[in-house]
Amino acid sequence: MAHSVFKYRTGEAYPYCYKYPQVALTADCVVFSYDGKDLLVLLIKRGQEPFKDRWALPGGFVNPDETAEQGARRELLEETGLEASHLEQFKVFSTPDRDPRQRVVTVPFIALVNHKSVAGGDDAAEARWFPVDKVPPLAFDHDQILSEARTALRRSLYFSPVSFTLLPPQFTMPQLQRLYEIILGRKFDRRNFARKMNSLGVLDFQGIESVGNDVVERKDVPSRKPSIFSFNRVKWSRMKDESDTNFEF
Amino acid sequence: MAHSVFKYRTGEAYPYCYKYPQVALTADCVVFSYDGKDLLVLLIKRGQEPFKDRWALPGGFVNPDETAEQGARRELLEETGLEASHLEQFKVFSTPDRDPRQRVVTVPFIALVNHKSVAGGDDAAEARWFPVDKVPPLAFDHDQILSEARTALRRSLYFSPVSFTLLPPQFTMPQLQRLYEIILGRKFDRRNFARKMNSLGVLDFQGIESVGNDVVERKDVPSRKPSIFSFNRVKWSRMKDESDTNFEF
DNA sequence: TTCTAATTGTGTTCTTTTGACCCATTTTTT
DNA sequence: AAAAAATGGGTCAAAAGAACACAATTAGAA
Repeated sequence: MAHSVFKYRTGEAYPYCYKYPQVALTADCVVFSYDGKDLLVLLIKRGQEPFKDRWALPGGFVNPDETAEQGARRELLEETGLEASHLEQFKVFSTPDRDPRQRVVTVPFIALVNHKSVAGGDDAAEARWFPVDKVPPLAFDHDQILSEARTALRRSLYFSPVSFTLLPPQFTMPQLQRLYEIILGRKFDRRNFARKMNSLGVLDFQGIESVGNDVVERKDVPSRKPSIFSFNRVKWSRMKDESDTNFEF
Repeated sequence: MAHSVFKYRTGEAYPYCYKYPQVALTADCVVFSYDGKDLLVLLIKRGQEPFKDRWALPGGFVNPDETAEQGARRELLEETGLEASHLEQFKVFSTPDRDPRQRVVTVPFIALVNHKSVAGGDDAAEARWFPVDKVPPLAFDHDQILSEARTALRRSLYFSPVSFTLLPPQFTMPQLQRLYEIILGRKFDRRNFARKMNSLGVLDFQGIESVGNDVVERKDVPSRKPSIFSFNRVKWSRMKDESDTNFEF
């Protein structure tokens, strides 16, 4: 066993004593966003050992009076200043020696946020967005956590269009399609994709001129201007409810 | 805070001391089986306070050298003698005061087993199968855990026919259909269901006479004998793999 | 201005899947 | 032998999915 349990030790150094062996509980966030081109994940550079100077998922210890989700929200805010509009638990990582210092069980969350730049917060020296396919080797078992988060994100997208929480208020069909393709890892026919999305009834047509949209930016390419859409939250949440009651096989 | 943290206490009574507050980690099992008629869940009667004599999910503390999954397997075996052929984590329950004694974070697993009768194990006074729709009020937050387990089971069934692990080696189409209907909470047309199941290509026709099947038993009703099927594990696992790579939207 | 390349929007056709339903077959009871 | 209960096989139309053709718009080059 790599982690340390100190028996019969007391005083200021080890003040929390229990009858049975315990574990430390952390909450990590796999924060995704989308800049209209790449699916991005937020990483922070560790300032301390172990894994000093390695990139890692933002997160930290859960306080005694917090649920894991509350801890995840708090840590995310402290370390990056971000508030997640969608937070979803997907699995627990409990391999005994995943942290070399002591036994740490972590509850990772998928957090979806609208894209904006972030500065490092109090705890972290540096925070940066990475395209999900260009992520450097991470600290601890965070590579595996990220990998499983992507699978879980896929499954979520199957049941409800969580994709919208990754998009700005206004977006184009090609952008929406690229997002689906990145998350699901496959290509769709342009026309069939648009037809299906429109038939879902959650898109509102907004015209063809973007109005203060961070993502929709005309590149200097000669091509037709795309239509701008927004999504209808009312119909969207109705869809989410139905996906929990009307199951196929 | 309901749970107790004893500072600066030492000796035999509280020998596990840490620098930061910790939590106790348990693994619970939501064990499902199917008798050909009802979806069943395994419960044990608690022999100790709190919630003495109340029914609860089998489970217990995770040892320092175990992952949560290993702990779940061990506890299940100790308490009920069962070995799960399918074990799947779905969520963590970490509300600070969910256990009145101290902070306990639990990792519940969905366990699917072939149906057989169980006797109580070492720890538990009594173990019994309950139809999922006739479960009494449970100890702790186990009602909520069971409820979320059923939702997670639905979603699993969407991605791969986990249902087969609940069935005996040989089964009939009506039995399979009933199982789907119970898990998914909706009815299917008899003929359409059979057509789709056959088209999946994971069923092998075995004839119309059952051979040593616990589940297939002719009731005393006047009706045609149903066909017997088994499932093709090779094609089934291939399907599972595909469901992770070939996503729709 | 005109032409070209890039990209988006709309429509068509064919195939597959789904949903709803009829009727024949088998088996036990009367 | 007839009736009742449950299964099996099949049809038909509607919906959904896959593949593909072509017109429209825009920026830059000729």
